[in-house]
Amino acid sequence: MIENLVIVESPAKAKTIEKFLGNGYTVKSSFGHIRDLEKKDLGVDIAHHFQPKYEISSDKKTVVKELKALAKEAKTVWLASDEDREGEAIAWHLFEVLKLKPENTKRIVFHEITKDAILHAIQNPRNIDKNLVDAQQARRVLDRLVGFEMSPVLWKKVKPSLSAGRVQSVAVKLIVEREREINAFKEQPYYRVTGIFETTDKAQLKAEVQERFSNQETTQAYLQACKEATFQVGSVETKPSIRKPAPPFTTSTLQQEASRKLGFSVSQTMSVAQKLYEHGLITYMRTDSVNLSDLAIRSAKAVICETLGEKYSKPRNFATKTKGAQEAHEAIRPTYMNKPEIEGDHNEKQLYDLIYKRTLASQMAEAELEKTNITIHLSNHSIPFTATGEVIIFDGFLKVYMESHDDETEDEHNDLLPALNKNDFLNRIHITASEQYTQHPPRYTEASLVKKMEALGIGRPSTYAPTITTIQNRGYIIRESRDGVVRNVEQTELKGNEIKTKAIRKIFGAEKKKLFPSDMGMVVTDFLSEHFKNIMDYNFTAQAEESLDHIAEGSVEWQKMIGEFYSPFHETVETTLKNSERNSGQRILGTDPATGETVSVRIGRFGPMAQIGEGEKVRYAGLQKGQLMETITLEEALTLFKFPRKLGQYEDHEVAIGIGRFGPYIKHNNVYVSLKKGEDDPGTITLETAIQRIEEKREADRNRLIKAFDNGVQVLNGRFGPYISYNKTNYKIPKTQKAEELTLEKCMELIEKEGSKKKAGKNTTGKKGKTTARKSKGSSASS
DNA sequence: CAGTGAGCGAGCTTCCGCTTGACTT
Repeated sequence: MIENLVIVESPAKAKTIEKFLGNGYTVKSSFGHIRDLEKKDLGVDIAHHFQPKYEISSDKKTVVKELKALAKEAKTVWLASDEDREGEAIAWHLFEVLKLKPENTKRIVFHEITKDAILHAIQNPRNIDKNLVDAQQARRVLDRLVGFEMSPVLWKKVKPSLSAGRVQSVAVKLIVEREREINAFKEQPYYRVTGIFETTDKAQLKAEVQERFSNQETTQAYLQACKEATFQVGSVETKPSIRKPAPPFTTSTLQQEASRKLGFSVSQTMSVAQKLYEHGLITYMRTDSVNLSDLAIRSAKAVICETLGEKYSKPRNFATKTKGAQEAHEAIRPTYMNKPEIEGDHNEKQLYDLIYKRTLASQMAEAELEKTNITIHLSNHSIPFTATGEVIIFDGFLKVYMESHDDETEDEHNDLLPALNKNDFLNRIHITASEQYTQHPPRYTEASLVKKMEALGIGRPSTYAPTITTIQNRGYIIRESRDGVVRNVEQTELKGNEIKTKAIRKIFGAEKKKLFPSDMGMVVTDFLSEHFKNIMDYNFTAQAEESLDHIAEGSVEWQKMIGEFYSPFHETVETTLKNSERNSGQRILGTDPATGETVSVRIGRFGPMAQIGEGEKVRYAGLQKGQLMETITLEEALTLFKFPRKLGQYEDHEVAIGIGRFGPYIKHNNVYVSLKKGEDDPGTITLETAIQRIEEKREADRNRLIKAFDNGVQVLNGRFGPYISYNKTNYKIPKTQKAEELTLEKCMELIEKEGSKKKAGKNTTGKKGKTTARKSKGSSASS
């Protein structure tokens, strides 16, 4: 017989709470939702007031069975799921599925996992809020209707297996629209002038001309003026300012900072944070709240006062500004503020350090700064130089943490300026004018996309990372790094009495791990935007949230809200199916000068391709990586048909240049050699260079072999270090083992060990293996 | 790793949010 059964959502939480409550309380977890709409079919009975058809989720069957048994013998069941829409629904589903009785069921909530908070909750139970549950049901049914009616339209009109939904389709749209802004952007050259000056006391300072010169002539004229001019300090302005610490982390801000400071992907951040949470080191990592418990604030204060001194302490709590935040949890913070360091792997330590410092800093005093602005006038020209300096009077929170920003440019101000007075004379050391280009809006990173989604109220802390993974797996967007192009830019320098101009090589447009739309992403976005205007509207979710609030307040019935949405929506689905054309994103580029036939691009069965002519003598060529149907030119498309390009003979075999799925390559005697990125152009490469590449590859292959044994076992040097190759399968070598010292016996032993591991993995994969295979097939076909 | 792009038309695909594991490299 159990006295009390408490059910929470997370098992880690269950463990902690059990400790707080002690004897008489059994604490279990439901592992999130236990029930959902039917997996197959629509799962909504539209004809009968949108009655949802629920079923126990397949992975929750055992949990439900266990909870049922425990609930049966418990005197009181406490439903302690989170205090938000989803949590309330979880409580209700538990109530229904476990067949609980109202007289011995109590609903409790707490926002923080502290002993006080939990005891307080136990003393203040309430009933399940059915209105809030209905708001969740409406949310769930809305998403199912949108997703399961819109996706099949894509299957018929664009390509099978595609997906569309309230959240993912808008996330893709953000990336598509940004790409178009970038394509439409016309970069402008301009000239930036900087100078180094010296005071009479030989102290140096750096200054810059605020005004941007638009052409070379005015820039040169300015430098000429500088050559003749005397320089004098015009004004010295000193202003005190303060800087405030950022609030403690939410899921979104943690993902952003971990991306900028540690280079983590959003899903990597979440899995590392999950580990920290499971080890009891941090509070819950899926939260939209910046709130800290009183306990946390008190212990942060104690740590700050003790280690840094009282003047560094400034306890405060932050208010959430995020639209639609539900604040069921605390902000993400260390469980124990007196634990600045932890045990764990490198990533765990790094992420913990970030969370620790951010939390501590949020409870610290503002930094006090003194900003100085100085203008330096020319005796013969009206445009001055300016120098800015920043001096930290009191470092405050900056002692432990500095927030980073997306648009960080190298701030060229000096930390400290030499002491200067109005009318002081300065000597110029040298002045430089360098050619720059205005920059297009930045492409999204995973983290900056999350930031944007949060601002629009689209998606939730638990779905940011999975959504970004989904739209990549579907082939709508791709995350990659791209090399920039090298360009010559002018740099003019005035030193002594000489003005010299030289060209310097600079890289433009390099992108690191940015999100790019695919052709499929663009075609699907255009199709959906044309036919489902309101769902693709950035305000759709915000408006839906408003209606959900009305349901939660009890002023609107949930079926009424869904009904009002569904009838026009379903109508659109029907008419789109009936009237709209199949959409392959076809675009006519022009005519082939050689044959006079039409050149076009479209999405084919295996992804984007170019086509010349029609009917019987039609020719096809796949687009290259990085090329988009929307921006490819006629010339670029035509060069795709020049391959394979035969260059001549080498060692009695033909040398040919081809373009494959992985870019341009040289084919020689059935051996494939990649061209050198950035150096070789497949259209112009000569036989001579091609032979050189073939020889380089042979040399590299020779260096690859560390050891070979008679039975075919090879020890090779690969991208990730040495490994064993045997029967076309690769095997890992433990880090402690030196590759050169491997014997055949040792190799066979490793093959045996690794091999059994691989097999075991395959056997247990079962159903999941199938899903992954399907996914990867889908994404490779469109890339 | 280095191709492919037609048509027959079975059977399948798909949403968002709550939770972990168990998977692979």
